[in-house]
Amino acid sequence: MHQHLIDNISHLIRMSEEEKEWISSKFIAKQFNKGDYFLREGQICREVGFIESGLVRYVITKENGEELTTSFNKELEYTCNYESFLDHSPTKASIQCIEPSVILTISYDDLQALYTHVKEGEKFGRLACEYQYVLAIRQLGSLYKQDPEQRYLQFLETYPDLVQRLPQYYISSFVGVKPPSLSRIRKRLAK
Amino acid sequence: MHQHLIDNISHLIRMSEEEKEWISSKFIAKQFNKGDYFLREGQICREVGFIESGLVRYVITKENGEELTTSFNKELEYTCNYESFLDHSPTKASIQCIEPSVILTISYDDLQALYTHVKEGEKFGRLACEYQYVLAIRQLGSLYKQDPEQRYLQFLETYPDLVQRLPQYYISSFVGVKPPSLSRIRKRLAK
DNA sequence: CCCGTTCGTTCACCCAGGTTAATAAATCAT
DNA sequence: ATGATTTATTAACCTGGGTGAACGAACGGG
Repeated sequence: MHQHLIDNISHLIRMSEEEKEWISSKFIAKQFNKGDYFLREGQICREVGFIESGLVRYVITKENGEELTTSFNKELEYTCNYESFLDHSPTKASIQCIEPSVILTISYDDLQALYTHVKEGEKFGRLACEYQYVLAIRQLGSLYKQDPEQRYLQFLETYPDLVQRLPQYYISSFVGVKPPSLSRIRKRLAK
Repeated sequence: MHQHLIDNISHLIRMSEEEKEWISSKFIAKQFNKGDYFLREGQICREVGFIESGLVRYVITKENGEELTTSFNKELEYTCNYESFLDHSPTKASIQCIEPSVILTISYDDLQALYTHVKEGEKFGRLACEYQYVLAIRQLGSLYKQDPEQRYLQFLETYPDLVQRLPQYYISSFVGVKPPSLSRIRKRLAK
């Protein structure tokens, strides 16, 4: 039984013991090394991952080949490219492990089965999605109304544990600037 | 019976005639003049709106009081501040009507009732949320990887009908620049 | 039809971040 | 440890958008 996963779902819905077993059986643990891809650009995202341990980044690539890191997911969070997962279109983003990670994965078909087979399955799907949606909206608001310095400060506040686990250039990308600029921001703040 | 609304929901789930009647009865039509607010910053968002006719903008305010328009919703689309709606926190955004609008509204409690009372209610909630989530992710990706000129071009492509219905300074805000800058972009593109 | 207001464009100047490249610091493997 | 590689900082120069203000065009109410 994937206890962390079941605990997580328990926060959203009630499940019988049988349902817990059933759900747990549909998730398969996969090991990833640092640098491995959970999902590669151009592939079709066919599974949702629950990160048992580790850390991943969400990567999009500009036409010039430059990679941008637009979000992070760590242990006890879900990771997926929903845009591709939902309509089976090729992803325009990759998901790469920044640390060795163990990710519990459930396939598209099994997740649909979960929605129907588990009594409150649909509700779980709705609540999980609502949560992801709110996170996306917050990030959007931040990009519109905060300047890079404010976003960097907020990053430090929101993800204090990630600062030590991430190279600076992933953070600068997330914040929306290039490494030299984040250096300048840090220098300004040092005073 | 709110036919446009029911048609819209029919694309997502199956409903009996009784369910259609029941759902329809929970939505109340409200009239708004141009400039009226569907939701004001600081209020708690207690309802989801389905825009029968009209056009609204989603507005966030910077500390200096400057208003930023970050998205639009038009007829046959939903509008809501989910961040506030879901946890009953005060909104950090407003929703303002740009045109005279008729918005069908359902209260938080009635929507929760819809989820349980209608057979595929939860599924409707999940699918509607998934759709909104994907839109938010796309906008995020656009902000990260496109420059203002590309975003403006994409706006023209994605919302050709809105160009005539919106003042330039809402578009410039959505694109992420100030009006003088959008003028420069338009001038560059004119060649 | 006219006047007042709002809206879009343009100009001049400024500045934060981009770019390129060099250097320094930290990390890693052997 | 030590040398190689990766990452972070710094410097000099460039550029596109911000700012404030002026002007002209479009719009709406009376």
